[in-house]
Formats: sequence, C-alpha cells, structure tokens
Amino acid sequence: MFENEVYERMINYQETMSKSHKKIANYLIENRETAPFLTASKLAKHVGVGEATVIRFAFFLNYKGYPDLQRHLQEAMQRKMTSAEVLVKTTDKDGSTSDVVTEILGDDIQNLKTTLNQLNTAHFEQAVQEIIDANRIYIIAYRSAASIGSFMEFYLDMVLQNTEMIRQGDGVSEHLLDIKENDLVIGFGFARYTKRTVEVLKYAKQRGAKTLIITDHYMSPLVPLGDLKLIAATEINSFIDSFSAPLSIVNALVTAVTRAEHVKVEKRLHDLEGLWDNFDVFEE
Amino acid sequence: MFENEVYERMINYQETMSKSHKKIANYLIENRETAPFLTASKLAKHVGVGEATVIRFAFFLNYKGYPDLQRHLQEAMQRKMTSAEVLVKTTDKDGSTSDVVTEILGDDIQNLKTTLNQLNTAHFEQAVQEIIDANRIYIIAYRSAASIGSFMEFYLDMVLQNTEMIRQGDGVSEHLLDIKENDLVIGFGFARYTKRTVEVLKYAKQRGAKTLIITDHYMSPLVPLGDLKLIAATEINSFIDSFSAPLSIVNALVTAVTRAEHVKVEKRLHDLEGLWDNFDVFEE
DNA sequence: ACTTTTATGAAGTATTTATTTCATTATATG
DNA sequence: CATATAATGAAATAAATACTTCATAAAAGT
Repeated sequence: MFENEVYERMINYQETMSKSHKKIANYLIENRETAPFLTASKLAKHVGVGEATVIRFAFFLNYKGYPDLQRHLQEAMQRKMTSAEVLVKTTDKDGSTSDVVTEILGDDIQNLKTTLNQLNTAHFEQAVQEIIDANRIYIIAYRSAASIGSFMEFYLDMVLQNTEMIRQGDGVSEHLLDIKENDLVIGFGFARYTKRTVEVLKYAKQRGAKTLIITDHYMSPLVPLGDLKLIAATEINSFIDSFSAPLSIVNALVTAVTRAEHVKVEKRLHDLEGLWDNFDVFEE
Repeated sequence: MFENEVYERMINYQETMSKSHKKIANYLIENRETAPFLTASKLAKHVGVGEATVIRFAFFLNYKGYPDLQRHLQEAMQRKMTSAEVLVKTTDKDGSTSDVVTEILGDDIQNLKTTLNQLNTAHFEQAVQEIIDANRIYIIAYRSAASIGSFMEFYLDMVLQNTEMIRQGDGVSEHLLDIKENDLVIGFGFARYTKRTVEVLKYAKQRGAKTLIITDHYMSPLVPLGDLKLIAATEINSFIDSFSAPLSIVNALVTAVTRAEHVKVEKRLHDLEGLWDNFDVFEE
C-alpha cells in the first residue's frame, strides 16, 4: 500500500525505537499530507520533542539527514495522491468493482449512509434515556448476532455494571425469570431471524420490561415486539449480512450514554485504569 | 477553477508579467504536485531562469517572499487531495454535528473510506489464500476485540469447519500446543493492545504458524508479529474504538473465501439448511 | 540500590536557502 | 539609432534551517 519505502522503514524499525522516536513516527504516519512540508524544528514542536531528536530520527532511519527524509516523505505523498485518485475512479464506475474488498467496503459505506438517513433520531435519544434509566439491562442476540451483542454487553457493563447478555448455551429460563418491570431488554435480530429471539422478546414484554430492538428492516418480525426500534442496513453482496452499520449504532448508543453520564463514567474508568495497571493487562 | 487563490493571482497578473515570470507561472501551474516542494534556486533551475527572478516573482504576486508563496502552493495542493478523498463527510449543513448518531456514523463512514484507501490489496488477497490453504485456523482476540473475533469464527467455521477462537477463559496452553506449521493464526488487536495477544502471537510464530494481523495502525505492536497485516481505521469521537471498519474487512475476507471455494461452500450451506429446518431455528 | 548505557533538549556552529545589490543585457520609445 | 527603462543573473549578504556538542535525565542492566 505504501508506494514509498519511508513508512515501511518506520514500521520495520518500530521495535528498536525510543519513546520520542515512536512519537515522531506516529505523527508522520498520521499526518502524511501536512508533515512532509514541515521543517525539522516545526515538526519537533508539533510532536513535542527537541529539534535534535527529529534530526536523529532521520539518521536512525538511515537517511543522510532531515532533508533527505523529508524528500522521501514528499515523494510518497505525491504518489499516494495519484493512487487515491485512481481508486476513486474504479469505485465510481457503475458498480462493477474489480476486487472483493473494494466491493464489500463500498457496500458498507452505503449501508452506513442509508442507516444514517433512515434513522429515527427521536427513537435514538429515547433509547439512550432508557439505557440510563434502566435498572438492569439484558441483551438478546443469538448466532451471528451474538458478536455484536457481546460487544455492547462489554461496554455497557463496563460503564454501568448492570448489563448482561443472555447466551444461547445458558439455561435461558433462570436469567429470564429475573426480568422485572423497570428493566430494559435489548434485542438484536437480522435476516434469518431466530425463533428464540422472538420468543424471548415476547416473554420480556409480558413481564412488563421495556424493549429496544436493533434490526435490519421495518418488516422484521422483531419490530412489533419493540417499544423502541433502531433500523440499520446490513445488505452486502455476500451470503452473510454485514454488521458494520448496527455496530456503528451501538457505538453511538454507548457514546451517548457515557456523554450523558460522564461524571459517573469517568470515575468508573479511572478505577478500572488502576485495576488494569495492577494486572498488567495492556502493552506499553 | 483552481481551489486556491495562488493560481488565480497568476492568471490575473499574467498580462503584466515579464517573459521569465510567465515561464515561472507556467511551470508552477503545470507542476502543481511537485513544484510546491522546490526551493527557490531549484525552481529557478527547472524553469531556466535566475534565482533572483524567482524571488521577484513571489513579490510580484504580492507575497511576503518566496517561502510565503511556497506555503500557499502547498496549501492548495493539500486541499485538492482532501477534497478528492473525503467526498462524503456527512455533517450538518453548518458543519457542527447536532447529535451523537450523526457524529459517530459519520466518523465510521470516514473510517471505512480511510481503510479502503490505505488497504494493501496484495496482502488482502494473500490473506484469502492463506485462509483457504490453512490446515487449522486459530483466532486470537481478547477483551472488546473478542466480539469481532467470534464473528469471524462463526462464519469461517461455518464454511470451512477448521476454525476456532482462543478465548480468554480457556486454559490457553492446551489449544496453543496444537498450533502447527501449516496452521494460520489470525490476531485482532486495537488500541490498548493486550499483552496476552502479543505473547500468544509471538508463540505462534515460534511454532512456525503463519500469522495474519488485523489492527488499527501501522505502529501497533502487533504489526511486527504478522506475516500479513490488514489495517483498519477505528477512530471515532468516543472513549471506545469503532470496529465497523475491521468488521467490514472480516466481511470481505469471509466473502472472498466463499467465492473462491464456492462449490464446497454451497454444498456445506445446503446441508446446514436441512439441519436448521429440522431443528426449526428460524422464523418464517 | 547502584552503575552503566542510552536518549534527550538547549545552545552553539555549520550549512543551506532566501534576499539584496549591482553590473550587464534586453526591450521599448521617440 | 540613440537613449531611457526595465529585466536579468552572478555574487554578496542576510536569514532560516539543519546539524553537533555537551550537560543532564531517563532507562536498562547488574
């Protein structure tokens, strides 16, 4: 993908880089359109390191000096631009795409656009409020939808500590018996809707819980079972459905909840931070 | 006509220009991608005029000096590029995003576009081939990445029956011991990379397995551990990362594999269909 | 905990790049 | 064709930028 070797070098030498050098590499990679124009001292200021360190970085990558590194960055930029233009042209042609990636990612871009246009923002905002107000939250998502369900479970439970997903393996009933009036049940279901999802949601409504449905179509059998409905497009040219758009909606829900409850959430995240440190979970 | 006022100026002043000045203007207009990088003396040589004339040209256009003219040329170049790339940044009319959904889905559209532009299609195609050729496939994905990992497991195992995901809870070692030379290990890891992911991948490489990395950045600590790397943008304006783009890449991988192996896969799906019927899994 | 090694930025120096000067050449005008 | 005017590039000077040095701080090793 990189036509010029500069970025390859950065990637290859990554492991032997010092902290500051990594910062510089990072900045160069993330600002490929502007960074090649900067002088050494300006780059140093942008990155937050000394000018000398920038110069050393150029030598570190085996260039003759900063101007040499700069020249290579500039060349990469020039070539990148034309290849980007070529790509735009190939995708713009009436649907006939040469390779699978371009086709699928293109479809997903379309799905997100469609979802965004069709989305009922009132329902979305209500959904956020219900999530915040809920006593406990249960997520129903079977088969392939389980992945998106567990993603939502992971983050909602991280920030609210009152969320769990009801999994296929579970002796369903025991969890379901807990569902109460001021609980919220979030159901995911996409084409080839599983019977079990429908059944569980019916039961949840019977028990008086609020229901939020995330599905792929207004004609979905889940729609009548939801007090709130969020529709996300999932169509791609494949035997599977794409969950990019529903996942993006989950991102938006989680983000909206955390923004509304940011005081609580920040404390919670800070506490977790200490925990993670203790158990040495993350790199760097 | 031109995006930046620099070129307008040249055109407007064209008539009052001297011979040499016209030559310079001409060169700048015809080399908009390379000329902005040149120093005054180099530009002078390219055009075939004296260095002083180039400087005078900058003053002639009412710039403060050559660096000032150069800066404007560079800005024009950048703007051209981004406007070609961005196309569809869906924001509100006034630019400020009114609600979270629009903001997050807009970010994700951008992520998919970026991913598409930066993707190494050669690596993608190799990845598809490795998946097809692999004896067994192991997926490594911890914490939030687990959701996308299990999605991939679900479909790859459905069509190939040789895929499993190594889960956090598992007494890791027992599965890892099985990893052999012609196996493929697919590792997912995104910002706040977990140590365990890195360790497991190192181990997999040691055992001689092929490795495919799906991560968010070329500076990710996972990159050096992958024989093949696929990079997907995950940045949204939130404390979480978005997996829409990586998920879309997984969609593309699964789709490409099934298209390449469609004879086998169709039979398999047909068999499953019978199974599902028997157990009455789906609605309608 | 201590030593050694390595990395760092401030300050100084060298180099490159931009600008000005000035003698020369080209162009225009009567 | 002579003269005035404007434009030009080589060389000198000024400014900006790149690179080096060195004392100090952070990591790594023991």
